[in-house]
Formats: sequence, structure tokens, C-alpha cells
Amino acid sequence: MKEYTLKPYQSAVIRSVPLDLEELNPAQREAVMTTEGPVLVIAGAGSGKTKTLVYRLAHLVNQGVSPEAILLLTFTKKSAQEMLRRATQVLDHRCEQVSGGTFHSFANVVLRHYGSAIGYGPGFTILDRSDADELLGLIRAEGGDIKTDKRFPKKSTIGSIISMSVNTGRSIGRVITSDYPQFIDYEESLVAINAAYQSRKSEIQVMDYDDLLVKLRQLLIDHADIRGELQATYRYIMVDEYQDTNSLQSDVIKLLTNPQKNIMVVGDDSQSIYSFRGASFKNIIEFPTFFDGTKVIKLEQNYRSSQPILNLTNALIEKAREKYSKTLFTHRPDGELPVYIDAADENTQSRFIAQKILELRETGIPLNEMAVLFRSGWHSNDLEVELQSRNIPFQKFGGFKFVETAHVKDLLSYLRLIQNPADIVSWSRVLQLVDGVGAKTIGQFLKIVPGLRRQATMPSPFIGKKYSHDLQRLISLVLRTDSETPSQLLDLALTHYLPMFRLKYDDYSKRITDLDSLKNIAARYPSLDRFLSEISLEPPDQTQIDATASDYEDERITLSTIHSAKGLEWKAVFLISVVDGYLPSFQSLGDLAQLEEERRLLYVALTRAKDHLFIIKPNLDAAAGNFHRFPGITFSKLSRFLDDYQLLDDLAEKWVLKDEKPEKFGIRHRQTVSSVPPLPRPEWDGDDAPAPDPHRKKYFF
DNA sequence: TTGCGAAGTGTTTTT
DNA sequence: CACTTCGCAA
Repeated sequence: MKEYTLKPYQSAVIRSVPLDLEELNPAQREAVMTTEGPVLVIAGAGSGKTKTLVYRLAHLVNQGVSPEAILLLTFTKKSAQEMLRRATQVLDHRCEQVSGGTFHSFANVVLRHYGSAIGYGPGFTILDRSDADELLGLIRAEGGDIKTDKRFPKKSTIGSIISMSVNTGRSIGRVITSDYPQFIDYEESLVAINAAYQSRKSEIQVMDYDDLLVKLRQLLIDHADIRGELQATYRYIMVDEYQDTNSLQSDVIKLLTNPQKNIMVVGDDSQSIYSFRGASFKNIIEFPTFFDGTKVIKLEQNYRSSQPILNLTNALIEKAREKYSKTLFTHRPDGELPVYIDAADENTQSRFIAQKILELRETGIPLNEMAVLFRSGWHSNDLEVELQSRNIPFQKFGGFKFVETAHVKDLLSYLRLIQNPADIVSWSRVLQLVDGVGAKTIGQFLKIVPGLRRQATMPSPFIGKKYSHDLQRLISLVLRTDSETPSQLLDLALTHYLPMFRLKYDDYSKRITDLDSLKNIAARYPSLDRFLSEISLEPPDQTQIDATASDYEDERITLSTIHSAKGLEWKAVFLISVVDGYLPSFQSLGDLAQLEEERRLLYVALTRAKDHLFIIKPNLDAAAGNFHRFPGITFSKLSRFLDDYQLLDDLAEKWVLKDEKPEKFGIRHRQTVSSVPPLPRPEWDGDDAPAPDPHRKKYFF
């Protein structure tokens, strides 16, 4: 059976060269050679961080450390795979045996093995964010009266509050006071819901994403024997992207580290962009305090970008309020200036990019070496249409996940119930599909779920109803006792689901391909537990889904959210922004720390580029048109935002070549800005009065 | 149980 | 404004 998870490729050629550390610069070499004791590597963008980790991995193995004794924790599965692959090239196939993955997938593996110590069997179900919200909804409904209050937070907000509390280690009350003051009256109810939520999850054997880390930490704290076992197993630990860990993750690291403290963490505080899930680059700063005798190594030589691009990114990050100071330098002095383009509207932007892509390709840059980056998934919609119409192949990362689409979730729910019949979230999902069953019946049924036994007969309250037959079919599908492979089970579930599926979706012919893809993926897994947990934790991206239809060409341009582009690099990078591409969200305007994160996000985007960088100028007028919808946004916040984003204009004066106009690239007509709503007058309260500033006028009056 | 109209609510980003 | 969620009535 082909291994889908951790080791996607067998390296075709295994070179058996002795490890050549001459390829590293002195700082990198020091990081590689320092194998004992705690090490903190501050690695600037493009400073060969991955290379350093790869060589250290290879070096350890080369020195005779058993590969299984090395634990490599990364942020995405992809980067773990990539490192193991490269280490294999540098050394040999032994490197493939290194244990690597994300925090969550590592936790998943450990918990499936040792979970019984904290009351979880190996077949627990993983709830994604929307599943977790569903469960909260069920719990809230049980609570009765509170839900009738109109201003009570909706389930997804409750989910955010709880998750925020867990990830930052603050109490529910503290989170509400600081981040959700509007719900301050409901603190008591929310605390109660949280308590019910936490205990219910363990009763029905489910874990949300946060639980994977929480339960792992609990396991390590409560069970010294297991902790000792794991510490003995993983004698060397390496953590990538340490600036993106939260306190939960750093606790886990501390608990896993053995008495010899052979731990290396690598990160760049300037690239910390995950505070929304509780990450804090303070972890990096505090690392030496926790681990006495930490050796701090800075990697400052940039191997990625040309000097003009570096000048821009250095100037940008220079303005950051808090940072580990480091100055990136390069030995690639020449290069093209970054280009700052003013496009009239979204479609002009798309056509410009498409045109420029083709031009760059003419100069010998393959599509694989180009990427278009943006802030959130839908920002590339218009561009995708444009690329499609010109037959430019692309692959997209980030944004929508096909496992999150309704029909895929439906189908997976059957499998989840086969795995874990106590999972009331999946029960309520599949019951919803039965004709004649609604909320009431579901509620009744969920009550008897804990008493359901394998091979159960039809429970009495549900006999003789018009849905009884369908319900019986569902029960016998789900409470099966035979052990089939994931793909056999999926076939059974699909047969059961298909009639309802057709009824539910008009566009079912389009969606059915997703279900087929799911079958293909399931076929790669020997066990149901494995299949379900991986599909929840590491859902395949769109590229892998339609891989069947796309062997025509290897060459594709990458479209990606900035968050998913982390750690990657391309010769040419486009940063979209006529709409919103790198503008901060409206909510973040209220918070200086968040604004700082926006700067770091922009920094991450720009530092992906090696040779060519095209930045589309944000259309502030268009963005400003939306402000009136956000009552919390006051004028001072607004102007702070605008001042801050004036930054790029300032930098543009200094560093950026601006004379390249979209019209030059065969764009027919500048479209008028009819789609942009008239500029609203911002409303401000007394002491928030606007200072008369010429810059601001330009945007508002 | 479902379907419809009213009300509210507010965009990221990922495991 | 657009989308989701909720409550109520048939």
C-alpha cells in the first residue's frame, strides 16, 4: 500500500556522498554542529533555515544517531516531507525514518497510542472547527432558555472564545473582558457551556484541534512514565517556525525535552503571523530564559532575494516595533527593482498579471518559479478566471478545503460513525439527511446514542414512523461489526448516501467528482483511524484532488494565500491587492499589535521573491468605501491604518520603480471605477475628531 | 417538519 | 449589503 502521509516520494537517486559541510556558511555550520544542549536559531527570511535544518538532520544521522530518535516538528506536513526528502538527498535513505510532522499530527499519533491513560480509546474522532461549533450548538440547545436571548453569542463565536481561551491560557472570563466585551453579561453561561463542552467531548470520544495539544500536554504532565518513555525515544528535537507556536505548543516542547535538553528551535520573529490562533513570537524571545545555557545563533545572510528586493523588505521590517534585530545582507548586489503597479480595478490587475506571467515565461522563467500571493482565498477568483481563459495552468493553495464542503462532510460522517458510534455530531449530521427526520427527532435520538450497541435493534420510540425503514438502514450501516478497509466502507456509505445526495443537491454531477476523489484517497489507507485522522488534520489540497485530470503538463503557476506560502520561494512573485490583498481586516484596526502583525504578513509576502517582485498597489479608496459598515471603526483608527499603509508609498518613492503602467501590457481600456461606492464620510465622536491632514483628505473627501 | 420572513452580524489566515 | 441564523406559523 502506498504511503500517503509522511513520505510521499521514494527518492529516485540516493547519493551516498560524505556530508559536505563546506556548503554552509559559518553560522549555519555552527547550528549544524551544535548537536547537544538547547539552541535557538534566529533565521532571517531566506537565510537558509531549511538547508540548515536539513543538514543538521543529516549530520545527526551521519553521526550514528538513530533516525527514529529525532523528532522534527514543523508547521505543515509539506515542509516536513520536503526536509526529509532533502536530507535523504544530502545523506541517504536513513533520513526518511526521522519522525516528522505537525504538532497536531504528532499529538494525534501519541494520543491514539497512549490515550487510554487519559480516558480516550484509539478510535476517537477529530472535530474540525465547524464540527466543534455544531457540538457547541447541541450543548447550547440543551441549556434551553439562554438561546432565546437575541444577543447571546452564536455558536461559532462561542467556539472562538473557548479556543482563544485554551490557546492563550487565559480564563474564559479574561478572554471575554478583553476581546469580547459585548458578551460580558453572559460570562456565567459561557463558562457553563464550556464546562459542558469539555466534559461531553471526552464522554463521546471526540477531540477538537485544540484538544489534541491540550490532551497531549495533560498526558505528559500526569503520566511521568509516558513522559519518560517519549523523552527517551526522542533524544533530539527540532522545531521549525518556532515564532508561530503558542503557549500550548511550547509547553508540549518543554515537556518532551529530555534532561540533556537536546532541543533546537528555529524561527524568525519578523515572520510571526499566527497570533489569531494564539501564537506569540514572545515564545522565541523567552526560550533562552526557560532553557538555561541556550546558544543563540543568528543567520543573517540572505541567499534568496536580490539586493533591491532586500532593500525594500529590510526597510519595511525596520519599522516594526519589536523585533530581534538582525540585518539581512546578500552577495547578489544587482537585480531588478521591485515594481509597484497601480491597477484601476480587479480585472485590470488580473489581466496585467496574466500578461506579465507570459512575458516572464518568454524570458525563460518556468511557471513553477512564479507565484501570485494574496491574503485570503477568494482574492484570486477573478485572476483564476483570467488564467483559465488564457490557458495558463495554475495550482492553488490555501482557501477552501474540499473536505469542508457539505457533501464530503456528509459522506465522511458515515465513516466517522462506523469508527465511533458515540459521535453525536456525526449522528446529527446524517440523521438530518433522513427524510422525515428533523431537529426534534434528532434530539430524541441523540439521547439514546450512548446506549446504542453494535448490532442494536431499532429503539422503540422510532418504530412505526414513516422514516423507520430509512433509519434502520442507517443504523445497520453504521453499527457494523465486520472490519472492512476504508475504501470498502466508503463504497458502502456511498451507496447509502447517493439517493439522498441527489435529492439534496441540484448540481450533484459537479459534486460527485469530489466523492470519487475521496474514494481514491481512501484507497491509500489501510485503516479507518488513519484515514479519518489524516483527512481531518492534513486535508489534501485542491491540486491533489484533481491530479487525475492534470498530467498534461508539469508546469503550473502557484496561487497561494500568504499564510500558506510561508517558507516557500519563487523567482517571480506577484502580490495582489486591488481589492484587499494585503490590507488589514477591519477588526484589526483597533489593535496596534494586530497592525504590527499585518506588517509582518506583508513582510512574509515580499520576502518570498528571489528576482522579480510585482506589488499591486492597494486601492485604498475602494477599501475605504467599506468602512462605514463597521461601526466600531473610529476615525483615529482609520487614519492610523492609512498612515501605516502610506508606508508602501513612501518606500515606493525610494526603492521602487513605478513607471511600469498596466496599459503598457496590451490592456485595452482602463475600466472606470463604477464598482466603487461613493466615499462615505466617516463618523467620529467628540475627542476622536480628525486632524486636518492633507494625506487623509485624499482618501476621504 | 419545513419553509419563510425577520433579524443580526460582520469576512481573513490554519491545525 | 449580503449572508447566515433564528423564530414562528402553517
